[in-house]
Amino acid sequence: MNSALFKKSLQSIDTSTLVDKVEKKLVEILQKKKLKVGDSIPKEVELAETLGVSRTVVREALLRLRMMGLIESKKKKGAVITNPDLFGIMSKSMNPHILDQETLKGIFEIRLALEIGMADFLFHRVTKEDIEELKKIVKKEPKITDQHLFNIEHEIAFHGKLYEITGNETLKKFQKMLLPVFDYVHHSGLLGKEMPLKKFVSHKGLVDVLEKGTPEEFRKSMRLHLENHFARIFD
Amino acid sequence: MNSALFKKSLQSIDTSTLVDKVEKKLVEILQKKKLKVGDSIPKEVELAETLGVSRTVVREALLRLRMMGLIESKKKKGAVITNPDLFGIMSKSMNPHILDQETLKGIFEIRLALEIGMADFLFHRVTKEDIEELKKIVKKEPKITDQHLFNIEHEIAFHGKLYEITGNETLKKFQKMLLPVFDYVHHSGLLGKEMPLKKFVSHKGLVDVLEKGTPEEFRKSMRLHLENHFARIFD
DNA sequence: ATTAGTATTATGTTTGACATAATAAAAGTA
DNA sequence: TACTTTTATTATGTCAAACATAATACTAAT
Repeated sequence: MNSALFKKSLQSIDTSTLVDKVEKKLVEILQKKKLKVGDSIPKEVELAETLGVSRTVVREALLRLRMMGLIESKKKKGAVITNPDLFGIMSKSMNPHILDQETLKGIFEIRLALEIGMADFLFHRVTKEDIEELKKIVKKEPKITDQHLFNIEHEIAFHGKLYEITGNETLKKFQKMLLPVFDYVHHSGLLGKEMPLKKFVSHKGLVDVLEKGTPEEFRKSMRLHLENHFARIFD
Repeated sequence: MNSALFKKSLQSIDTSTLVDKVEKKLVEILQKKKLKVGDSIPKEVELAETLGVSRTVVREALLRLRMMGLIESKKKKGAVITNPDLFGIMSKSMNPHILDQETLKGIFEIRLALEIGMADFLFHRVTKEDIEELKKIVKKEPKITDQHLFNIEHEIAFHGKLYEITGNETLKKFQKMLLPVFDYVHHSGLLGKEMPLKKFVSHKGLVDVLEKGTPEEFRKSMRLHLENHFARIFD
């Protein structure tokens, strides 16, 4: 056996910890048994006995499942299966002060891509009431003359409503999680200086397109609306 | 004080567990001290003493930080700060068999939106070499006559390369995480029957646009390219 | 029958001990 | 001296047993 092959076989030794194995096992069981939300799983001591490990190890493994949003533990009741909240978990580490610059920029860009790309879902699911609400939101916004400063509240109100219209709960949660990061990146010096904002397409313009236009036109308008952000990224 | 108000004030009692508090505290410390990647944090026993809790509690809190990708613990060396991997945790619960249907569909849609919306990043960062590689990938694909069945491998190769071109590592990781879900949703019965695929815009067409066209044209082409998926969602 | 009190139970927390692996220090050898 | 081998140290990984606490189930009293 040559050296490289030998090394390769060495790499494959099981370096995982006991907790790792128990965690894996538990997830497998959850999948296999096709447990429904609300079903409860065995108590910690039972699991420990069954799996032949200490309660400590089981507890750590369960802790992980809980972090993944797979279970929820209540005193006396034990742990019960829950619908994993993908972004609940993630939002914990979605902390602008902890993430590195590249990741922050990446997230900023993802938001831009999503808002342009979600046009079809908007058009397919928007209702008359949605349009009315959007118009109301726009009406509340300050006049164009004041628009030189980026008003985060109105931005959130308007764009948040758009996400809502998509009817995609996951997407909505995703954007909610991304919001603080987006805000942070926008105001921090990460993207160079904040330029004087030009209004290429206003919120009102977007509503008009959503009401009377096509997804394709909306993508174009949204792209222009976001031009200020793109300019900061690309220049 | 009326009943509702009373109830509200009751909700605000601290129901968090000890581990919760320690975790929060640790994250705060990490932020405040502005520790760089590679810096090591105090040992478990020291933390336990300092914070006035048992080592077990500290361990569970550290376990969470580790899951968030904030630290990495090595024997003897103690725990060291790492670049948090946003999707590390998430990808663990990104299991098609565990997520509920609505979330799965939501993820499917998010991918579609991203691929349409990322046009600008593609155009701004694409190189001649990228184009060449894309052409090579396309060349390897089976002839149009065989295209009636959705070839997942070629799809991944092509679209994966696109994500790579965006130069957005976070986005790339995100799509990598979404991939198995996308595949699952596509083949499961979640979206109704798989229709006979029509080729509106081929991969080759997309490459042409990316080489000679504009972001706007690319969005249009990509939207058409994904028409089969959209049709399944909307019909 | 409803309420108040009690017992039970499973998780939360503490303590203390030993195992193990990575590193540092010491000892040995050329 | 330079290099390898052995030994000691150290911090995490694992185990065990006990008590605290909160939610539930049970029982008794009015």
